[in-house]
Amino acid sequence: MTAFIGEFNCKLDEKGRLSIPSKLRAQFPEAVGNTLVVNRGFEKCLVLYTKEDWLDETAKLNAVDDFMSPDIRRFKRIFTNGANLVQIDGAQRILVPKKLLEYAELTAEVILVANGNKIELWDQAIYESELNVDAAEMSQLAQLFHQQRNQG
Amino acid sequence: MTAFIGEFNCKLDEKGRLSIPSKLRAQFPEAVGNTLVVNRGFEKCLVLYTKEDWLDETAKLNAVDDFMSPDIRRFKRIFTNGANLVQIDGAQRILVPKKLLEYAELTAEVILVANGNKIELWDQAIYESELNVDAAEMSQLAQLFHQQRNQG
DNA sequence: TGCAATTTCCCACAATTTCCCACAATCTCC
DNA sequence: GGAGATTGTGGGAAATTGTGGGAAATTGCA
Repeated sequence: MTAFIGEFNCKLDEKGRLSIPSKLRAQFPEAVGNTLVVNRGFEKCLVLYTKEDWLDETAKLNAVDDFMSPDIRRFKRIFTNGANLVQIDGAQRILVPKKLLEYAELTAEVILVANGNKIELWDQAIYESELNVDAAEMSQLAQLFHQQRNQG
Repeated sequence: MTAFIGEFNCKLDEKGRLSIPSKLRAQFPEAVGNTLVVNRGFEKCLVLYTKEDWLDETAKLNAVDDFMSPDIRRFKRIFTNGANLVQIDGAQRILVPKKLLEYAELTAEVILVANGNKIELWDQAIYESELNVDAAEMSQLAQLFHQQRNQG
């Protein structure tokens, strides 16, 4: 599994092309080649994976049997159906499908946030509000995290 | 885990380069190589880790599954959001990303404070006001610390 | 089949980053 | 205290990166 690190400001041009910062590009293992996968995130953002990591993710999902329940089938469908293959072009850019741009409300200023094997794409303004927490809320979140970690 | 000790005065040049004092550099284990991670601190400062220590920190976070809840995802994001890789150059300097410089209001005079596996970077003026405590306040803080440690 | 619109590929310029070198200041050892 | 070595600081130049736009190719529609 790849482990990406970094937060980057990027620009989306009018053609919907997003250039990958060289600092991030350098973190891709050679084997990745030029093919990535973009998908909708749970929040109003997009998620970028290497093709290999994406296949791992879907393999984990598919380990859960479809027979189990309609909800399982529905979740798997919804989670998977936004995924798109994208190619990195000669100028280190990817062309993000319009549908996904609209979903995450990406316009010009985009933030790439790498964490583990995922790279999230956020509209700058939305990202800032997501991260803007006051102390009270923060300690509540910490408590929640603490609980959920311990109950597994 | 690395254990750094010391407080150092450093200068930031106009290009955003911060030179690491040799006394501190000498404390890095050989294996660290030239790659470090900088991130925003909770207070108005930055935090520097070895890459290894940073990956340990995030591994703890990522032990909790993203599917669990939006709050979990948010909490993890808030923790890891500003992380960036930095390289130590031939003159023992790191280039701190502009975004982070602005966040911590670092200008010219910077204080490095090593503590455990973290090295905090503070603007000198801000650091001094942070440390400016009288005896009464200090003993009150100690009391608070004692209470909170014991209740977990 | 032809036209229009979109997509893909390619090139070029501007801005930033990285690398390198040199000098000044400090420290250490004799 | 002095000389040499090491460390800190600054800046210039080359290489790289990011950004934009144009032209060719492909697709879709009439």
